[in-house]
Amino acid sequence: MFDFSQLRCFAAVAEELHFGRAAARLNMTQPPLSRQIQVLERVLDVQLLERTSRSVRLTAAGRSFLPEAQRILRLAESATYLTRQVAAGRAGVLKLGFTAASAYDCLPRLVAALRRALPEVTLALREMVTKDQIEELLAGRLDAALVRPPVTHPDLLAVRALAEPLVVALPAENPLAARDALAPGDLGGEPLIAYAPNEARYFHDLVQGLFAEAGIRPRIVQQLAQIHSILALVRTALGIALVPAGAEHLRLDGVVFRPLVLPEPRPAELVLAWRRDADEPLIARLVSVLAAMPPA
Amino acid sequence: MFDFSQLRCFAAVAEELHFGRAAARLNMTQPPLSRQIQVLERVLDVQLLERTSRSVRLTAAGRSFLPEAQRILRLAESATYLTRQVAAGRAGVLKLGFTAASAYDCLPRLVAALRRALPEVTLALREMVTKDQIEELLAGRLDAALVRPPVTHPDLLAVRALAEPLVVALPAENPLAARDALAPGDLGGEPLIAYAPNEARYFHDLVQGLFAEAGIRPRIVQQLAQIHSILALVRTALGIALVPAGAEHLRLDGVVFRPLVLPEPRPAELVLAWRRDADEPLIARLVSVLAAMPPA
DNA sequence: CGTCATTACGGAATGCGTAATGATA
DNA sequence: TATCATTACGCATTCCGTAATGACG
Repeated sequence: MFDFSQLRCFAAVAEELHFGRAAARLNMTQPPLSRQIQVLERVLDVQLLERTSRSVRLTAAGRSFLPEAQRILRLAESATYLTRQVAAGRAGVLKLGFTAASAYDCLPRLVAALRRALPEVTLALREMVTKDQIEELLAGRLDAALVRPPVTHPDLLAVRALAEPLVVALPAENPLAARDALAPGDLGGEPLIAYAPNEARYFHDLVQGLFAEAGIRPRIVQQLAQIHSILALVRTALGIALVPAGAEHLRLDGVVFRPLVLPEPRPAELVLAWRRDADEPLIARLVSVLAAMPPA
Repeated sequence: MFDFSQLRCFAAVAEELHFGRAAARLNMTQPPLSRQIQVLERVLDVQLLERTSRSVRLTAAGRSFLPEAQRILRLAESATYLTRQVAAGRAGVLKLGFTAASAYDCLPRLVAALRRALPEVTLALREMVTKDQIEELLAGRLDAALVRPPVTHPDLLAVRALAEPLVVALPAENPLAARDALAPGDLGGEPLIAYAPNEARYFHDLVQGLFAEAGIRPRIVQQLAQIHSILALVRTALGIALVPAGAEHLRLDGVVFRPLVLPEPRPAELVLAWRRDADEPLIARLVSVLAAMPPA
C-alpha cells in the first residue's frame, strides 16, 4: 500500500509537472521526491508519469489517479479536523430529550443558543415524558435530557435549566381577567382544569401542593396531561388552569394569562440531566451553553 | 499526519475492541499495535480509545473517526484498483468520434462490443465529419475516430474498421425493384440522388468513380450530404441512390434495397484512427475489440 | 494469579540530504 | 553546456519483534 507522503509527492509533481518545483513546494530535495514517486509507481504497478530529463507528463493512469489522490488527502485533512472538533465537543451529534412543556420556551432558546455557540453540532431531538427520558439516558439512547426534577438516580447528573413561575390561564370573559394578578385564594370557587396525576405527575403535585398550602380545595372539572390541551379547554371557558409562564408563548385567542402571587415562590423547575460517565465532550459544552443562556 | 497503517490499526482495534485479536487480524504483535494507536492519538491530539487492562472502548471522538478511517482506507483501495484498470486499458473515458453513416451499423456494433469487453470504460461519443474528426484527434480532443479513408497524416495511425458494399436504394414502385440485383449499366437512365462533392466527398468520389468505370454518366437530380436525407428523397420516388449496405438498417416504407453487382468490389470503407503517440492504453484495447468484432 | 495493555530494548529497514551520474536540447 | 531527473551513499529515524512491567479483576 502507498503512503500519504507518496500521495502528496505525486499530487505536487502532477500539478507542477516539474520535480524541482514540486520538491521546493514540499520542502524537500529532488532525489527523495523522485524515489517516492518511483515507490508509488512500484506499489501500484502502474506508470503514472512519463518523464524525460526535459519534460514531465501524466499518463492516462496518472490522470485518473491524481483526483483520487487529492480526494484521499482532503478526506484525511477533514477527518482530522472533524475528530478534533468532536473531541473538543464542538461537533458531533447530541441526542437530546425534552418534555412537551419545555418546547414552549426553554428548548427553543437552548436550541438557538447551541446553534450559535456550536454550529457544527447536530441535535437529535426527541419529545418524551420525564420517566422515559431517564430510561433512555441510562440506556445510552439519549445523551442529555430536559426533565422535571428531582433527578436522583446515582448514575445521572443534573443542573437546573429553568425555574419559571406558574401563571393563571383563564378565559378572557372571566371576571377575574380584569385583575392584574391573582392569588390562590381568588381561585377557590373557579372550576379548575388540572393535571393528570400519572401522566403529568410533576405539575399535578405542584398545583396540588400550592392549593394545599393556601388551605384551598380546588374544584377540579377535568384532568389532562398536555398543556396545550388544557389551554384549549380554558379557551372553551370550561374553567381556569395553572400553567408555567413559558406556556404564554402559546397564544390562543380568548385565553389570557395573569401572574399568580404566592407567599413564597413555587416555580416549575426543569433540569438538564446526563449520564455521570458520559464520554461525550459535548455534554460539558452543552452545560456551559445552558449556563450562559439569557434567562429571558 | 497519520498513516494508512495507523488507520488500519485503529480500525481493527475499534472493530475488535481488543488489542490482542486486532493484532492477530493484522498479523502483528500487540506492542507495535499499541504504539501505532498511541502515535495516531498523538498526531490527532485526540484520545480515540479508553482502555483499561480489561476493556477497550471508543470515545466519542473515536466513534466519529472510525467511519472516516474506514472511508479513507476504502478510497485508497478503490483508487488503486481504478488506476490499475486504467493502466490496463480496462477503465477510463474514451472520446470517440464517428461519421453519421457509421452510426447505422458499425458504431452500434462497436459500442455493444466495447460494453461487453470493457464494461468499466465510459464512451464519450461525438458525431462529426471526417475532416473535423482528424482535427480533433490531432488536438487531443478525441482519442479515436471512425472516419473515411485515407488517413495520411504522419501523426495518426489507422486500421480498417469496416468495408461494406454499396447497394441500390430505390422506390418500391420502380420497375427495377423487381430485379434481384442490379449492375451500373441498369441505372444509366434512372434519376440519381447523389452525394454532395464537398460535404460528402468520400461517397461522392466513390459513386463517381464507379459509374466512370462502367462508362456511364449518371443523371443526377439532386446532391445531398446525409444518407438519411437521400433515402427520404428516394422514398418520394424522386430517384434512386447508392448507399452503403449498413444504411439498410434505416427501414423506410416504400424504399427497397438491391445488391449492386460490380466487376470488382468497391466497398465503402471506414477506418479507426488515433494519434500515434497516444498514451491511452484504451486505444490498444479498442483496436483489439474492433478486430474481434463479428463482421456481421 | 491470569489476562491484557504498555514500556524497554536491540536489530532491521526506511527515508532524508549531499554528491555524483546520466540524458536531453 | 546547462538543465533536470536519477542513482549512490552515509546517517538519522522509524518500526518491528522479544522480553519485561504494570494494572485490573
